[in-house]
Amino acid sequence: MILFNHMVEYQEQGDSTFRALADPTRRRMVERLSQKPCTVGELAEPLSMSFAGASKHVGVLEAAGIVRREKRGRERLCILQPKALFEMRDWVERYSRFWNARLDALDQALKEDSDE
Amino acid sequence: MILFNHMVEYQEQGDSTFRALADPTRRRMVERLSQKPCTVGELAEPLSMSFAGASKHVGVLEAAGIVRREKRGRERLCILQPKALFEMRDWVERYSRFWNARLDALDQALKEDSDE
DNA sequence: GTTATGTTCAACCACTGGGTTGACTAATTC
DNA sequence: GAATTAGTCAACCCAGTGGTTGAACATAAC
Repeated sequence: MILFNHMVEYQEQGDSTFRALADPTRRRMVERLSQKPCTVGELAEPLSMSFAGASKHVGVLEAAGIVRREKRGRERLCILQPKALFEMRDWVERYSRFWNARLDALDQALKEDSDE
Repeated sequence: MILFNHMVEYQEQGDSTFRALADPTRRRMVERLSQKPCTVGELAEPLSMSFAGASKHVGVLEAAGIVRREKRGRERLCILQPKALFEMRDWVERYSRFWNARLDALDQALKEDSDE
């Protein structure tokens, strides 16, 4: 079943993205980074968090392909990389669209079912 | 700063949704449910998981508003509720769109910066 | 070269969360 | 009514993770 294989593949691919964005701290970082690229320190400060902690979070975002780290002197500039996010949006879009069609059909089916 | 408040609110609201979909098992359930509504047992079986385990997962999806549980005789029918997913898609869409515009401007700025 | 700054690494702690099992409830079947 | 089936609840176990601190490293500043 081609369709199913494709779904699974898609899911595996997006796994790190979903997990990365599951943490509210990391989502806040993403929001911050959507304004402009920041150094690790700049990301840590408003969260009142240690450099090491922030660095770990950035590592997770980086592994998910959401953020790219660029050496800049002795500091690291974190830059958003929207590709992974687009993929995630597509995943969600795919299913929500699918459901919409299904749900209409389902409501219909349930009604007919309860009529018998 | 109205915009920021709005973002945060949006994030808090979507928190349960993001966390719910962070788990691959629950994403597989969502995929399954996108085909047709299933009982808890039907969800548990293909994952070779206990009823209790599956029930917990459904509980998480239900708390996030992704799934609705409907009593049907002695079994519970789980039905997809796409609203939360749409909201999540919108969240991602908002940021990825925002970034796209930003990234263009940034590339430009960085180039000009390195020219100086 | 020495000192200060930005970041990472390693070890560690506390907590969450996915999973199980076993007891319990509710509906179904005989 | 007794036995079976679907599901939930509570307690528990283990792995993963968010966070810390302290040491190490690289770059910048003096």
